[in-house]
Amino acid sequence: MNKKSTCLSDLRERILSQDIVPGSNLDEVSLCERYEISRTPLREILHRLAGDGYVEIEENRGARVASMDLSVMRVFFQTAPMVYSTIARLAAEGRTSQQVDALKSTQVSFAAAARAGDTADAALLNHQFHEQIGQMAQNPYLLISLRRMLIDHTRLSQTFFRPQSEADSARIVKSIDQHDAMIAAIDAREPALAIDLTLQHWDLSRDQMEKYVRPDPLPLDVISMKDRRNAI
Amino acid sequence: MNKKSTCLSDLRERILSQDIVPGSNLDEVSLCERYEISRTPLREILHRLAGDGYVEIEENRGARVASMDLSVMRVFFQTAPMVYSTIARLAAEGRTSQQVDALKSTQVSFAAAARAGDTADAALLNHQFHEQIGQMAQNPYLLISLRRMLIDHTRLSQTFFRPQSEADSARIVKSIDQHDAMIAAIDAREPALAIDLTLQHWDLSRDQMEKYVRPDPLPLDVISMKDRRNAI
DNA sequence: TGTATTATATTTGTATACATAACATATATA
DNA sequence: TATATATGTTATGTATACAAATATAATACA
Repeated sequence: MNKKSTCLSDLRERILSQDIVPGSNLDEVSLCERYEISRTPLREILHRLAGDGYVEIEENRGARVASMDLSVMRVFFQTAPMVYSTIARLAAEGRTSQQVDALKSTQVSFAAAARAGDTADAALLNHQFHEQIGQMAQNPYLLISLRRMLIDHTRLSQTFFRPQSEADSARIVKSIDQHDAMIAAIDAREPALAIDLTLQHWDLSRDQMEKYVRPDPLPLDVISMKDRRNAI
Repeated sequence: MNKKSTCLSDLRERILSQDIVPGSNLDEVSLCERYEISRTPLREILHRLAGDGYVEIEENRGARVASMDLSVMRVFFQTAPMVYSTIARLAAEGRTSQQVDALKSTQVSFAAAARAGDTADAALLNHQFHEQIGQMAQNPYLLISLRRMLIDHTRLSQTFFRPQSEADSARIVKSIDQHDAMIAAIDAREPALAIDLTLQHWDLSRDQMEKYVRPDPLPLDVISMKDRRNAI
């Protein structure tokens, strides 16, 4: 029973952190051995993950980690502002004080992990932060949309919390500050402000993600090696 | 294999048509006997239905048909216009001609069923019509929202296609005509028009659903019977 | 060498027996 | 009589053996 829920949450985390790469095959028996459960409960877990959009199951072909093809990425960038801002608005309108407390608690952990450079933890806690705002919105129809978006968002933002430069570190600090501002807006029940801050937060995240999707081109002299046959 | 997919689609249809009432318990063994499959594949089906929002599974307590409590209904009426109109807009922008043909085909069947008074078929074909528009939108994030909404929408609109009066029949004819207009707008790639028609369609449907949720009050003289003790 | 076909291995799907947890009923005790 | 505990029943969860499908390897043939 406990091993089962461990398996479920561990697989989720490994997919979100790209520890298991999008599109990769999930072999039942090896997962069974790893998590020390039999195939029946494992298959149940895979189906639950499929229902949540983490994996895709094909008849007689097993489960694969949900892919992230370019056509879906386009839609992701198109849709996120609308879903995120609507959720933020509803969260500011409908949140309970208990939920605000829980969000603050998550934010403390997140800020610590982000500042400490604990990349995987930071990404996962950032995920949890936005999931909690989603729950505040009290809207099951939009919450599932948000959850699907967060799966891709967290996977895409893997590099975000792994600073490579001074500018990257500055972005992380800015991200933490934006979270604090969002908490304040939600706590104060100010929907318009919450929307505004959410869109700013999105802009920051989007710029970083676009860099991940479309990184700086390789130096030209390396590209010129394509003409040297023996290099292929 | 075939019995399994039959079980899946039949359960879906029975839930959508309220043949199985929201909140009712789904006993594994009796369903196994009914569909002539063993518990393992049946449990898999229940988990898939849970992932799609048709049923809710509780640890060690089995599966229940997704409930429709009043708090969620509020959110449903609040969210539907936004999701439906956004989907309509994207469908008008992104539809393929093949999809339009398929939609027209569904509409022919729907119109026939609705006019013939085949209540269950009409409701299910109406569901399929809107599902197909959802697929045209090419947006997986919003499509799952739409699907969740359609589950509740179809269940709530059960009475829509069972006309009780001349006015009800007129509404059904109007609904068929609105579908035709929506097809034309999507086919012509006119997003603004598609949104407008969708909102009109929603208004018609909403009025009918509100009647279902809040029916005409009982005659007052019957209510007065509460004072007659022997009647209780 | 390349393709088609068969044989084999691997993987997924299903049935069933057993384990465990929840629920109902009955009995004992205060 | 009410509460608590014990017992039996029912339902859900898990392991495993077997069946079916798919992928892989080997062979035959052009």
